[in-house]
Amino acid sequence: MTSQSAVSQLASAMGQQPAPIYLRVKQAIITQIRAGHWQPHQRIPSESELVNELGVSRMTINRALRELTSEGYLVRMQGVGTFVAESKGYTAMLEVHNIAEEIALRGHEHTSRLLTLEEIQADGERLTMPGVAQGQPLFHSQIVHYEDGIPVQLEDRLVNPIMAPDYLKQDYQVITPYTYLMQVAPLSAGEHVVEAVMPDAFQQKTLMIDAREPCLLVRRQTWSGNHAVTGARLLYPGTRYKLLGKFRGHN
Amino acid sequence: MTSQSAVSQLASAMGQQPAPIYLRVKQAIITQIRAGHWQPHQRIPSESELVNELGVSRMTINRALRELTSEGYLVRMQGVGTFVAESKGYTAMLEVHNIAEEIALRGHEHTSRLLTLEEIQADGERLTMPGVAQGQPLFHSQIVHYEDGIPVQLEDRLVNPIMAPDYLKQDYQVITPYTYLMQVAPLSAGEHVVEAVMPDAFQQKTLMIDAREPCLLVRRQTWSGNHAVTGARLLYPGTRYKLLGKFRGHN
DNA sequence: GAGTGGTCTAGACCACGTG
DNA sequence: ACGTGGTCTAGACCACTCG
Repeated sequence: MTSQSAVSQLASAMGQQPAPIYLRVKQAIITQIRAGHWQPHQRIPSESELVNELGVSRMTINRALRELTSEGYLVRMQGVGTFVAESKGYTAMLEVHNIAEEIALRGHEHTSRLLTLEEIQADGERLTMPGVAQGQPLFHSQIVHYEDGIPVQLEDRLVNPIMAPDYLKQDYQVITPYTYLMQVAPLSAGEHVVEAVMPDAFQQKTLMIDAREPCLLVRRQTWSGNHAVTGARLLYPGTRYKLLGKFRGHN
Repeated sequence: MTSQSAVSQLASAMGQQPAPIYLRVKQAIITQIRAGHWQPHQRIPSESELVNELGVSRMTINRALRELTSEGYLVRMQGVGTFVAESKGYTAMLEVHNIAEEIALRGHEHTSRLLTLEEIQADGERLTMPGVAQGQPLFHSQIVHYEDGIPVQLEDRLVNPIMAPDYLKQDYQVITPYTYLMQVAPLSAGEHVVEAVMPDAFQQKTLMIDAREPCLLVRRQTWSGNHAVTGARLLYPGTRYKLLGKFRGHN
């Protein structure tokens, strides 16, 4: 049987003593997968088989398999069996942080200047938000964020008045819109899009850049429960701001 | 005692029957945290206290606490106790995919054109890679990727010959450098930077864009084990390509 | 009905941090 | 010495899938 030889390799792959058993089981299974002895979609031995082959209690085997499942190595189906997951390769991720936090983390000073804070009407085009009908009120703010006095972000934001009725009454020298909105309407989900654009005349002036400097534009829409809370257009000068990310492989 | 009242609230928060016990325990604890009854850095009842208060076996309590820890809600210290983690807010992530896969997922046709495939010498400046000394050989490739015949990415790549000695012998009409490199040197870690730049004359010509169109530049460095494998500069026309991402809150 | 994973228990031993 | 979390076991019952 293929599973017989595979399991005997499994047992030998569990050599080292100092680690907890469930971890050695996990490592042994990962070894089989990495070595190609167990292929994606292939069924691996059942819990009770592993109990017999490895001489370990079922709860311990179960923990190892459960953790490997949540880590994406395995797929389990009750009544059917445990299978090697499709190789995910890797997922390269970029984190997009709150600007004030990010500047603080770099040990720099964050300041901001409020350009606009007003109530407007949704026009169904650029000034709109999911769930807010045309002609309904919206809040609008424009803020420039500075890092050690240098402008690094122009934040243009629309807010759903139903979700944050006191948005216009806040002092945005003290609290950032992001922080305030997170308090009154905790984020449940969001989407964003990153693109490269050229700044218009107003943007050039506020960010103190010239007409030839490309910018990163992050458009972000966030939700609390089933309600759209806010949509933001965050514009960064290309020469002063970059998005960083690290990633790791899975298999 | 504060923990006494907190625990009695805990027990009442565990109402519903149909869910497994460890899940109800998890939900009850999350409820306490969200409601603010248990604050960040505050110690929560010990496993044995929870066993007594909730009338559940310790293994079940342990599983609930262990999972909440791996999900970022709690921090545990052996010999000390279990504490509510600092609120993470959320982490907004952008996924950066393999271009060929991404185009295929959209149901479009991916083609590519090889511009350059050569051996060069590391010069310690732009042509360099961690772990490869100046004057050592490097492989260099330039490929344009097309989506339904329209150029969407210019891939400029340096490869460590030690990690992929046969890189120059591959047919990049058949396999993408990304896919080939993942096969011979499975990725273990990577970093990337996204910025907005203006294209130079060569880039304008190959991507068929005009001089005023800003581009997204993704610079990516990947490692396999402790060895740098490849560094890539991926240039996307700003009008034809955007990075998308979704995110969800944690707490 | 036989085999699978999903869960739960009671009790045990250990390593660790604190007083 | 004590309480904490970390782990492990043997055995149990259940829900599910499949032939």
